[in-house]
Amino acid sequence: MSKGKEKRLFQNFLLENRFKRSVQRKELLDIFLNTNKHLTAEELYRIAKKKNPSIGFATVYRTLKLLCASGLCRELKLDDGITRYEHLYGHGHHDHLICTKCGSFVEVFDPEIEKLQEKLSKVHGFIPQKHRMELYGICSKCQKEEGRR
Amino acid sequence: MSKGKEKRLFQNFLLENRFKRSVQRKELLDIFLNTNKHLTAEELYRIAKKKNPSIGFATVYRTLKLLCASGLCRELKLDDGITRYEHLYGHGHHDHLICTKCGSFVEVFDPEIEKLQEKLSKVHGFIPQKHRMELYGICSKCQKEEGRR
DNA sequence: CTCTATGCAAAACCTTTGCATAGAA
DNA sequence: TTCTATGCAAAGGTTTTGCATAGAG
Repeated sequence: MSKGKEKRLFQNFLLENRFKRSVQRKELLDIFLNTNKHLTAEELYRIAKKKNPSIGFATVYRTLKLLCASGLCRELKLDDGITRYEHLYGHGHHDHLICTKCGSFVEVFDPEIEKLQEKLSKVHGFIPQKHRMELYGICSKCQKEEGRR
Repeated sequence: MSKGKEKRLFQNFLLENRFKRSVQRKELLDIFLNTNKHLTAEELYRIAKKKNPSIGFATVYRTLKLLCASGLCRELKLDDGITRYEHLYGHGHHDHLICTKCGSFVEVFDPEIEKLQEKLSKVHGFIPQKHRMELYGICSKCQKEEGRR
């Protein structure tokens, strides 16, 4: 559990914006903080439903928006078209390495690439704001399983 | 016009796969080849509708799938969730620089970044397959307009 | 009390599919 | 003739919205 800082951050976010606390928001935050970093809305909904069968899909989406607004969470849209929500707080910017076999994620960061990305933007006259980079490949676990067949 | 090579490629693709030619496919291919490189399905539909008001959305989507299968076209899913279709034939791999004000695209390619991306994958035990990189920023045109206000 | 949050169902999107008919080979 | 392609409408999948009611402050 723990995750005290994140919980406090969300509390403050709610207070500062005249939002109210609720059981659902608390439960969803707990699940979000204690689950893998790349949940879909549907996964979050299913987990929440086990604890609290009356929860609605709309609440999940609305709460995810709040989590993003508070800075705890970021939307991640991958090529499969399904939106995932990843932890943001305490993480710096990072990119993703994604296994095309098993779907596992690795967060990566390469300062050299970052520098070159910025340079590339400027060369084309852009003021860089943000970027996304996803590297797709086969992870070592899946490579071994491949070999076994 | 011209674009003879692309048209022939698509012809051959249809023949080789026992698909048939049709007026709609011809019209859609023409529009696709002669329009900006990052059409949405809706944009293509609207343009096609002007020439041929009876055309259906389903035909547009089905034809776009064929264009992708033939190698002329690639699906591009950006953060806004709308799928765009870009020209692929005769282009090598490239990434995108996207203006967050006006939405304009620039295609970019940086061999140094490519090399580092490959290295980064391998360091994490991945066999690299493909990647996507989008750099978001403000293009020079929008910077000037910003200044004018 | 007042105003926000919730759950439900309906709507909004974008994309795909089923089906009868038109059209290519 | 035999298949495939088309257009329409309906259905899918994901996310958002309207509304009456429940609940927080």
